[in-house]
Amino acid sequence: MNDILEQIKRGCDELLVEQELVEKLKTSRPLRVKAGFDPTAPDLHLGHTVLINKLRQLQDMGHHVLFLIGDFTGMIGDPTGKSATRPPLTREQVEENARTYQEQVFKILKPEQTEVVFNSAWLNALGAAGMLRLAASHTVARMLERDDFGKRYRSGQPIAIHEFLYPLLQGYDSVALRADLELGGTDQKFNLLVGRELQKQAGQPQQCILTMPLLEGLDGVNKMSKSLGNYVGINEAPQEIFGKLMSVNDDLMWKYIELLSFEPLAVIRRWKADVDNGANPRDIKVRFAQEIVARFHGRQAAERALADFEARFQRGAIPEDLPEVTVQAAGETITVAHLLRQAGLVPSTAEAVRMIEQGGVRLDGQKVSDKALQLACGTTVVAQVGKRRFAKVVIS
RNA sequence: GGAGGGGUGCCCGAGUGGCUAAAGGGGGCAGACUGUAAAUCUGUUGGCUUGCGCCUACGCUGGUUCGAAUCCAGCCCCCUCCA
Repeated sequence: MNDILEQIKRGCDELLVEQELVEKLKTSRPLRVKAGFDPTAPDLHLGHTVLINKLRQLQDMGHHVLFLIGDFTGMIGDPTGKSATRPPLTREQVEENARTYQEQVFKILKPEQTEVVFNSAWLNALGAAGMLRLAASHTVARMLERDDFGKRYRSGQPIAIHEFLYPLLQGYDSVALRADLELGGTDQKFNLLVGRELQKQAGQPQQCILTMPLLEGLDGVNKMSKSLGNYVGINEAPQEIFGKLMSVNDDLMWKYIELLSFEPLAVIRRWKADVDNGANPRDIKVRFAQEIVARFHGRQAAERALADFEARFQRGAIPEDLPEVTVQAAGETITVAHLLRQAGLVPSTAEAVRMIEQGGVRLDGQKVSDKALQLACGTTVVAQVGKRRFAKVVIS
């Protein structure tokens, strides 16, 4: 039992209430493990996988995962104070998103032990009267205990009434599902606790709560999120994943390893000791980046990503499989700036000109310093902007 | 319902008639240095044309003016206090 508990707790931030979970585990029936996901961004990244890996681990212990897609709560959007209320998605969009979710999430979870559920199923049925009952279950003072509500209130930021409903609805999901255990990021703690509270009021056994640390994004500051662009998507190309992980700084690297690697803790400790004794952290990073690439794309892809990386950045070679694009010249020739623009390597010609002025543009490996340079129709060049943007461009 | 404060570029924030495509900071991007690290330094950061040129932009809509982010009117939104 202790061993199982230790495994469950590995990497987690907090387990509430430990003793209750032990009791549940003792019954040796499969536990109903709930985890909720937003319906909007079905582009899973490594940040999501921290939680999903934990779900998988629980499946390996025989438990049942309730993969909840918050199609109803998505109309509110978890109140972060940043995002405005989201427009409701159509039934088709929700289903499409759900499909995309499953495609990705079943790279990690076992389908036969996963039940995908939508909270609109019971929240639509709740009705206005049910909503009122829910709203009556908590006080404003209690809501303001939630960190971001409290902060916003104190600093004079707007809070709309319906945002208060979000935690209540999420909590009610736990009642509807009779969840034994709910997983979430540390930022979800308040919402998860509301679930416990509502289950108690409904006369149900209360769910336990397991919070996982939030994975920081590549910037090392904010949590990993698609909208901030600081993420590593699990569907990205092997070279992209590899490259992004290699660009992570040394401090952040250890956090990534702790939260994402499946290596035994003893191995990770040894790596740290090696670095303390003068080993190059880069080499650890390579191993880690390969582990992650291999997880989603296989061992071979990981080998190729490394080879590609070394060729490209240590020897300055141009990558093998360039995207090929065709651009249309207005006359006999086309300027470099327009070429880059049309090839999609820069968002505007003004940006292209800037890149040229700053020495960030190469054609066939040669740095371009003349922004008026013209290229003739019928030729093909390998264009490069910065270190990472390449394309093989055909001028017609 | 009353009184007061506010809405500026990706974010924060200065600017109260022309010198403002809009200070400063953050973030982003590019270059140097490296381990594609980090830190640091330099440059850059609306678009179109890229020589000067034009267009769009300071909540929205009108107005005053040779000229408005800046003044006026109406509207919308947010915050604080009172009720």
